[in-house]
Amino acid sequence: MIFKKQLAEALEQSLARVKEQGIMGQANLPEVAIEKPARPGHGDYASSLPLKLARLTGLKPMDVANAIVKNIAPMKDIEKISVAAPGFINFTLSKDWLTSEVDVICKAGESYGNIKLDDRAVQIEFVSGNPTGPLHVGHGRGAVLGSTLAHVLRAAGYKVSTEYYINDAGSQLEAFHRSLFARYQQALGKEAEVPANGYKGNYVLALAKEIIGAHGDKYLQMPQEEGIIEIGKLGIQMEMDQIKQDLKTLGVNFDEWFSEQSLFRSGQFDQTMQRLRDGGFIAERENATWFISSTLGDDRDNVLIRSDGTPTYFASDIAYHYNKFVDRKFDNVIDIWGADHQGHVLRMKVVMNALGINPDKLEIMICQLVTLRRGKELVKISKRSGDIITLRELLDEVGPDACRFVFLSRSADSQMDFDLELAIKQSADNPVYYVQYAHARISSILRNAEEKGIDFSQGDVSLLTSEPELTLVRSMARISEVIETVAMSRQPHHLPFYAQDLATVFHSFYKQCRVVSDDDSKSKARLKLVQAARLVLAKTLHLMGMAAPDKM
RNA sequence: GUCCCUGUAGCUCAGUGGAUAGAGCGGCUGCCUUCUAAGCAGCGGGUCGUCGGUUCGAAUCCGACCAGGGAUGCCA
Repeated sequence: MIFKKQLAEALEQSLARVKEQGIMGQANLPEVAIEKPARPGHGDYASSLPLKLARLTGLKPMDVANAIVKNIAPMKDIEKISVAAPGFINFTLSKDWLTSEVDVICKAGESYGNIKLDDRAVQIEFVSGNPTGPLHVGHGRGAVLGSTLAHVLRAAGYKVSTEYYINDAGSQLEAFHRSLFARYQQALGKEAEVPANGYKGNYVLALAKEIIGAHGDKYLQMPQEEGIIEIGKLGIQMEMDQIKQDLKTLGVNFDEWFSEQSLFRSGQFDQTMQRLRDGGFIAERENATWFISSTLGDDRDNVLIRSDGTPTYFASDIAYHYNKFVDRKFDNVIDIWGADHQGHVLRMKVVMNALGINPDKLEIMICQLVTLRRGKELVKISKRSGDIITLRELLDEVGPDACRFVFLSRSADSQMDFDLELAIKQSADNPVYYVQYAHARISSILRNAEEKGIDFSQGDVSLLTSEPELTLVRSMARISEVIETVAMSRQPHHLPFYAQDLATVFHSFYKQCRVVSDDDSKSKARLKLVQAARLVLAKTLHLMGMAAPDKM
């Protein structure tokens, strides 16, 4: 159920009748927007159409509003249509519709609120952290954002595929191999140094020790170059396993793990480069191969093949996106990147054009960086410098649910200050528990009813007439609009705000209304109501990738 | 220098053309004989970065400026 469209149509029809009566000139119809009033007294929906029309016609807004309302056809589920100064039309949902929605929710279960916004195939690629080290908190933010968006887009009807791009090719790998080998030598008491451009973090040493524990000095027994490659492969594998484990702990699953190397093995990389060459977008100069993006709106050209013959990250990303759109035929691709990848956005858009792919189909969400603090102390998150706070540590300290909720509560394009000290200290008062507690409370009520052997399947929802009861239904009914908003704007942060609102409304209801009481028929009606609330709460939590606990 | 993001309550943040600008945390008052007090009810708290413009109406749109962060690699 989405009333907005119906209400907009009703307003348009009414307006047409008003015009026929000659009350108003031939003013062109502004877009009829249906809004949610801020205050409960103003009903469930509102339109400022009269205010907009007043400007075009020169009539008084209140006169326009009254004329429109007088000509509006009665609607079954709308109880009241009223005019309010300075020129709003307010709609109030009927109590019958609200209460009957309780039965609808109970019947629909967790599919309640799903909509058919779009059924296209969309891929969401996120995290895609290099397998040269553990994921850090910034990856965690992207992971939570991406997985939540995937849940919501599915609920909105899209065919969603989630993907992790494994950068298992390229120059960073080489640097990691050599760093690991050097640490391995050191741990075995040999003189060795981590390369200048290498990974100096302690985790590399820890990894080397772990390898020694399992394989001893095996990699020193082979020719050095072979040893570097072999231990490198193993190290990457172990890091990748750790990454998958961390993501699993965070509640993040991927449909596909896509290997960068596979682009080279399959010949797709060469094909894509050839296509750019055929299009005349390539130049050879200074011993390197360039993509001539400056002629396509970028402010400079970009290197595809370095003078040493190795491809750049940009080049394989082009092939990767060619694969997404042309081979796998996704209608839409959403990439979620950290703000440090911002310089990559424009050239990817430009290259889509060069490949004959509509750049609008590639949506790039940049999520701003996470600054970590412990109290006043800033924590650096650079992978190569050494000291990092990993996603794993964050999960150990804060827990996956609180972690997800905090990440989700900020819009992607605002930087966030994550104070570990505060997150841990406040964990008991965290809004995440407030929401989950509402779910646990309902579960407790339902257990109570079960112990008393109450069968409320025939409960009469029309008995739900008090304000706390109806307010709860109103909030539940809003979930489809929340799903629509998140799906269209691609901004999952609306979800935790909705979850909190729903929980607040429930807790308030709980305080005011005894569910299981001496009044049999009222008990049954209210049991239906709280069961519906539990379903919507659980759905909201699950969309956010969080647990809906029965006990706390 | 150029480009992107941000600036709203003591703190962390929602709200991006409409009605009296909201939430959480922190502070202060009350509330557990009844299904979970991880809760409820209330109080206090604001030059919406600054200045100008557009509009019947601006935190929201436009311009300039100030402040913080990021990008500007033959790194990814």
